[in-house]
Amino acid sequence: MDSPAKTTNAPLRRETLHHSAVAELRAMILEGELPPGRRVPEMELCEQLGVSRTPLREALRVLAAEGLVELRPHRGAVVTPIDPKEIAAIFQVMEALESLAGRLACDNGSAEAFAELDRLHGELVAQFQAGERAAYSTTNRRIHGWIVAMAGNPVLEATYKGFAAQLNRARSLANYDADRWQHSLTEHEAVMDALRRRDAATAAALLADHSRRTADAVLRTLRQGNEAGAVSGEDGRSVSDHPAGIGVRQ
Amino acid sequence: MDSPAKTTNAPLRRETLHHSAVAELRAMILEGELPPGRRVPEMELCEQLGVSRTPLREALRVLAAEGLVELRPHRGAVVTPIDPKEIAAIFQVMEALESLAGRLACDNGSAEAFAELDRLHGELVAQFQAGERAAYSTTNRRIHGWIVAMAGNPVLEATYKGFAAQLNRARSLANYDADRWQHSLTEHEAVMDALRRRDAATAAALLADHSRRTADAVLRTLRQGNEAGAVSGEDGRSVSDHPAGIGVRQ
DNA sequence: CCGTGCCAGATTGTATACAAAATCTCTATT
DNA sequence: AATAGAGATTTTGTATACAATCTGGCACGG
Repeated sequence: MDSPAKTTNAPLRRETLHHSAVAELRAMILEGELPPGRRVPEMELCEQLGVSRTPLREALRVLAAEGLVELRPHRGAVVTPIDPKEIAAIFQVMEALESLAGRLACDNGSAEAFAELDRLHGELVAQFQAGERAAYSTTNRRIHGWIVAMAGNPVLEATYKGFAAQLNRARSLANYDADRWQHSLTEHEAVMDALRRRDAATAAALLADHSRRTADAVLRTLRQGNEAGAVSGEDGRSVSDHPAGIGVRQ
Repeated sequence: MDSPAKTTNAPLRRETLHHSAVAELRAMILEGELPPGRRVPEMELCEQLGVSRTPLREALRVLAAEGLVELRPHRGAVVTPIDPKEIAAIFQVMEALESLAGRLACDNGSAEAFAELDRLHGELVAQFQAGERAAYSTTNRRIHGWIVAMAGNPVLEATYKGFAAQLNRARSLANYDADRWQHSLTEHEAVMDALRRRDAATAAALLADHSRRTADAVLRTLRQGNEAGAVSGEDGRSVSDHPAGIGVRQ
C-alpha cells in the first residue's frame, strides 16, 4: 500500500543529521508547532533538535527551496506566512495537477489500486455519516494523494505533495462549513463514478471542478477568519506582534 | 520587459556567498559546463568558485532540492543524470502547466504583454526563415516563458521555470530534426492565432498539443542518440567512464 | 587464477571559532 | 518628552578543524 504504479528508486540515503533535521523541521511546520510567520532563530532549534548549526542551516536552505520557510539575509529565517494570494495561486496550479492526475490514473491505475481507492472512498462516506470531521479530512487527503500516486508519474507526485503541504497548512487555519462539507462529498461521489468507468476526460474535469470549489471555500473562510480576527487578537496591532505570529498576510 | 502581470515581491536578499554560489552552480549546470552525471567534489568547486565549503554545501543542498544535483550521503554530489523516463514525466506535467498558462494568459495578459508576445513571435518567424537554429531555440524558450509570465501566477511561473531548466538540459543533448522544426513553427502560428483572439480554451488545448509533440520529438531523439551512442563513446564501457560523463540513464 | 579481507588515502559530515551585519538599548541633545 | 545617534549585544555568514565514512589497492588464502 505504498505506491500503486512505480516509485522513484530511492537514492538509499542513510540518515544524516541535516537530512533528519529537514524531516523534523518539516513536520514541525506542517503540524503547526511552528506557526506561519514565526521567527526561527538558529540557536533555538539547534538545542531543540540537538544538532549543530551547520546541519541545521543546511536543512533551512532545503526548506526554503521547498517554500516552507523564508530566508532573509542577516535577519534570520521565518516560517513562510500564509498569503491568501499565494494560496490562491497554488490552488490554480493544483487544479491543473489534480486534473492531470485523474486522467493519468484512469490510464495507468492498476486494478488493485482502484480497489484500494474504492475502499478509501467507502471510509470517507462512513466518516461523513459519522460526522467525524478530522478523520474525514485525513481520508480526503489520502484519497487525493492516492489518485496522484495512481497516475504513475513521480514528478507529478512530488510536485503535488509539495503544494499539498502548503495548502494543508492554510487549511489548518480555515475550517470550512458544513454546507461545503456536504457538497465536497457529492463531488467525490461524482469523481469516483467517472474513475470507476475509467472515463479520463470526465474524471479530469470533475477533479478540476472539485479543486476549484475547494479553493473557493478555503479562500473564503481564510479571508473571513482574517478580517474577523478570529484567530489573531482583536487589537489593531501588526499580526507580527502576536506571540506565535499568526502570519496571514493582508 | 520583466514581468507583464505581477512579480513576486523579492525577499530583498542581498548577495551572500551561498546565494551567489547557487546562481553560479546553476548556470554552470544549465550551460552544460557541468554535464549530467558528472561528479561534483566539494573541494574542486570551492577553489573554482573561491568560496569555502560551508556556503558551497548549502548551495548544493538548494540545487538538490531543485533537482539539478543528487546527493549521495558520504559519496558526494552528482549532476542529476538525464533520465528519459524522468524527462517524459516532466513533459507530462509541463503539458498541464503550459495549458494552464495559455488559459490564464488570455484572461490576465495586458495589451502591452500581448504586443510584446507578437513581437517575439515575429522574431521567431524571421529566425526560422533565416535558418538560425540557435536563435530560434532561444526565442522559442522566451515565448513560452513569456506566456507563462502573462498568466500572472507566480507559483505557476516558478514551477514552470524549474521544469523548463531540466528540459533544456535534456534538449541540449537532443537536437530535433528539420521536419519537427517546421511543424513546431506551424503549431506556434496556431497558438498565436488563438491567443490573439483571447480564446482561452483553444489556446490551452493547442499549447498542450504543442507541448506533447515537442516531448515526443525530444524523447525520440534522446533515445535515438542514446542507443546509437551518438554522444558517448562507441566502446561498450559504462557511460560513467566517459571523461565528462554523458549521464543518460538507460 | 580469482575471491575475500584489511589497510591507506581521500572525501564527506559535523562541530566549533571567528567575522560581519543587524537589532537593541541607553544616553544626550533639541 | 521625543528623537537621533553611538555603542553593546545578539544573530547570522563564513572559515577551518576534527570525526566518520567510503573508495581503491594490496596481500593472503582458496
